[in-house]
Amino acid sequence: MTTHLPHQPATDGPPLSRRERARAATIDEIKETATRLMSEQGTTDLRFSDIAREMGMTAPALYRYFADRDELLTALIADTYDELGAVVAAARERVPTDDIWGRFLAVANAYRSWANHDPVRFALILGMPVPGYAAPEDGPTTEAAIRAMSQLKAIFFDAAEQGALGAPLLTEVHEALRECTEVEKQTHPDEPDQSPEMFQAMLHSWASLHGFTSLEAHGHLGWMSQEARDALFVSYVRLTAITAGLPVPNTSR
Amino acid sequence: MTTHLPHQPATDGPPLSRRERARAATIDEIKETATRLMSEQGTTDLRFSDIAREMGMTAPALYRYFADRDELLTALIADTYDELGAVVAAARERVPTDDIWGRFLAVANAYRSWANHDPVRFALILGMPVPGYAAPEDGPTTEAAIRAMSQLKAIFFDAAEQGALGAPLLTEVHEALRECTEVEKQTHPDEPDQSPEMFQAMLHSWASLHGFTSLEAHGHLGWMSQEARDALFVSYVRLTAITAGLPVPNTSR
DNA sequence: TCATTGGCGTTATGCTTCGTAACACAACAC
DNA sequence: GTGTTGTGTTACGAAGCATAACGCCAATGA
Repeated sequence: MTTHLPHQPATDGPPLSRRERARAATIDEIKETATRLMSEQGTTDLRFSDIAREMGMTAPALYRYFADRDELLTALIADTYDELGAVVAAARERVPTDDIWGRFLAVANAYRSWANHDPVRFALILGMPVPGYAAPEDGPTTEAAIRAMSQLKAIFFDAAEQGALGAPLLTEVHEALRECTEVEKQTHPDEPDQSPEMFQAMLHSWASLHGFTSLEAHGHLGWMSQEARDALFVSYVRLTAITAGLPVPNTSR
Repeated sequence: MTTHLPHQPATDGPPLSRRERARAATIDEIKETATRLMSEQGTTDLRFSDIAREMGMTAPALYRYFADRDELLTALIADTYDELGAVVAAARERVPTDDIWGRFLAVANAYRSWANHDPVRFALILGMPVPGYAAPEDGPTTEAAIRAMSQLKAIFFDAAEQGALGAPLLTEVHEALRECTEVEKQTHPDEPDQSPEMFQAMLHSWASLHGFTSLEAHGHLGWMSQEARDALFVSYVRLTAITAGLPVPNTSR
């Protein structure tokens, strides 16, 4: 172990004893090692023995910290959602509030490049559940997913606040979608109201963005040149924004 | 074994001996069993022992037919691409040639429902490669993928032939994308020419369609009601078609 | 100071899988 | 009949998951 125990606990709450800090540090190290191995080996198929070996331990020791592989995966999935959310949020906040298109493009770029940089973890959270893994209902992963996706919502709220949100190119809004916004309003009473049109436009944006990103990250656009993919993505995001009613400048950035 | 050997070989070529027919039948049975197990168990993590047990054999016998797990997976992936392609093609051809929007919607619906019906196999071909699996370069899977995706191309050709293909909502086409169409022209000399605009619009459509489908099939839209998802999908496909320059009737179907 | 307790890590073990090797049997060729 | 090829079996070694049983160390209390 080259790292030291943290002198101050990172989170609030009751002060942690030395033992508890050591335990927390070990848990972090396990998760970091698992994440690194996953990215390096290009597979979500974690092996306890590999993690342990990498940490200079033996496999059974890990069971002191995670009951089984699923519990470790659940923790990793929640962390990964948080990381994606943080990366996207940072990209969004790096652009001035009044530059809606700039913020949308920044979020799109961040989503895309994060996925390309770490396709395995992208698949871990937004692809098919890992072989044999079943996510706990309403568990920490669900909450983390909601936090991450709210970054996209935030842009629409930004735009709406500034009156810059045009009508999306929708022909009609179905009753069932109106009901969804009602549910949203109840589960997130702190957020501003979202019109059904905006709700629909936001989901459209996410699905659209996710489609390109997912295909590219998993190598299904590998037959195109990098330049072609880049150009296609920018035009794709522009069209998505236009469709959603977000303000898009005429000149390409 | 309750099935009989096929009296006539399904494919053309030199007549097969009884032994060769038996071998082909066994290979088919292995692939069918593997596919079924994959769908039933909800995981791409195939076990030779399970397949063999299901077939009333022992695991080592399977190595007479497939060198290892990767070789079986490669075969399954190719077959799955073919099946998706066939399903989508059948849906497309069930709609009159002159009903471009109808054909587009049919293709979209077929893609979506196939993915929802068999999310594991959808992930197998269009999600992250299976843990530890590396697809052979330019192998049978690549060809099968191209065949499947050409169904979307066909709609644009249909529309172009009938002069029904409007200009997509593109602001500009990058040079790198023009080069892509040149490559396409050379690799598929039998197909009609495709303009860069059409090429870009087609990829846009695929990415868009894939995004919604992928999110839904992997359960990330599970918090919405079925009706809401259905309604969202239809409006989503409409917008995608409009964006791509395909003719869309005003009245919802 | 010293014994006790609880947490952490080890080795040992059982079960399952993959993939290979060695062997048995049936179909076919001559 | 005899040899060859194809196909299946059992036997085996290596590796992983997960549990059990045991040793070590630090924190605690008299």
